[in-house]
Parts: sequence; C-alpha cells; structure tokens
Amino acid sequence: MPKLITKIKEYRAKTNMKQEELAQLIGVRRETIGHLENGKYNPSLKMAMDIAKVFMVPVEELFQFID
Amino acid sequence: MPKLITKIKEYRAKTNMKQEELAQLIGVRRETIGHLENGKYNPSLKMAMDIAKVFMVPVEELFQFID
DNA sequence: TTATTAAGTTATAAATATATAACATTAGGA
DNA sequence: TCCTAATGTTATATATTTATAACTTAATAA
Repeated sequence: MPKLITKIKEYRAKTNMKQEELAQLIGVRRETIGHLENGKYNPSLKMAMDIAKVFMVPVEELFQFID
Repeated sequence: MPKLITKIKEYRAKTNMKQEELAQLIGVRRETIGHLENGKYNPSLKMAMDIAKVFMVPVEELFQFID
C-alpha cells in the first residue's frame, strides 16, 4: 500500500489560503482537502492537476507516492 | 464536463508496447488502459503517475483536461 | 470566560473508477 | 483467404473517492 505525501498544506500556508478557499477554487469540499492533506486517499488526476494549477507547480512537486 | 486527452497510445507506439504489457507493468487490467486511452474516465493520481514513470515523462506531458 | 474561525474527524450516502468476463472488430502475416 | 494477436466495447460487480452533515478540537480575540 503506497502512501501519499503532499505539500498542499505548505503551499497553502505560503499563500495564506484556507482549506475552504482552496476547496472553492477547485470545486470540492473543505473536508476533501483536509483528508487529502492528511493522506487519507489517492485523489483523481483531475483534482490533483487542478490543485497544482492553483499553485502553479507540476503535479510531481505537489504529490509523491512512497513505497 | 472536462474531457481528458492523453498521449498514452503515442508513447506506447513509440516504444512498441502493447496495452497488455503496460497494464501489467503498472498492475491494472488491459481494458483499463484501453478505456483510459479512449478518454472514458478520469484516472487516479497514482495510476497516472505510474504510467508517466514508465515513459519517463511528466504527468502533464501525458494527460491534459480540455474545457 | 465566551465567541469565533479554521481544521480534524467520523459515519453514511452517492458517485465514479476499476475489475472481471465475454464477445466483437480490426489489422497483419501466413 | 484464414488465423491470430491486439484492441474495442459492453454489462455487471466491486472498490474507492468524494459529498454531506454533524460533532470535536485548537487557537485566538473580545
């Protein structure tokens, strides 16, 4: 079972963005962002790319699977 | 409803790889690769990154959402 | 202390991806 | 042409993500 590591929280902090704001920008729920930040599951490619676009970084900069 | 465009088939052709071979490399079914190549759905981030790794390209080079 | 805002967490429902199996179609070589 | 391998396609089952709602916790300010 590979674990997902993400830098979403760091990029949010860097830009003073709340979970709620990010969620609205990409059209998902706040809880979904929270779960994702805490590695609860493997998101869809669309959602991952939408978030990467918000922070203007490549998907691989934001997400990494370990193991 | 955004449409998914992918270059998987092109990269497979470039390296003479069958759907079945790619599927086994990343641990999914042949039909799953087929459906993905034909834009049937939005894959998981893990699967997208696994495929990108096989062809040694960034995720964004392989997948693009239109609209 | 009380109130408020952001984030964590849990349970359940709904939506969607993926597996599975079966059959159809296409392309290429003998 | 006939065979065969590769791919397309469809239906259904299973697994997983995401939505929803509710409650909790942490931090901060009044």
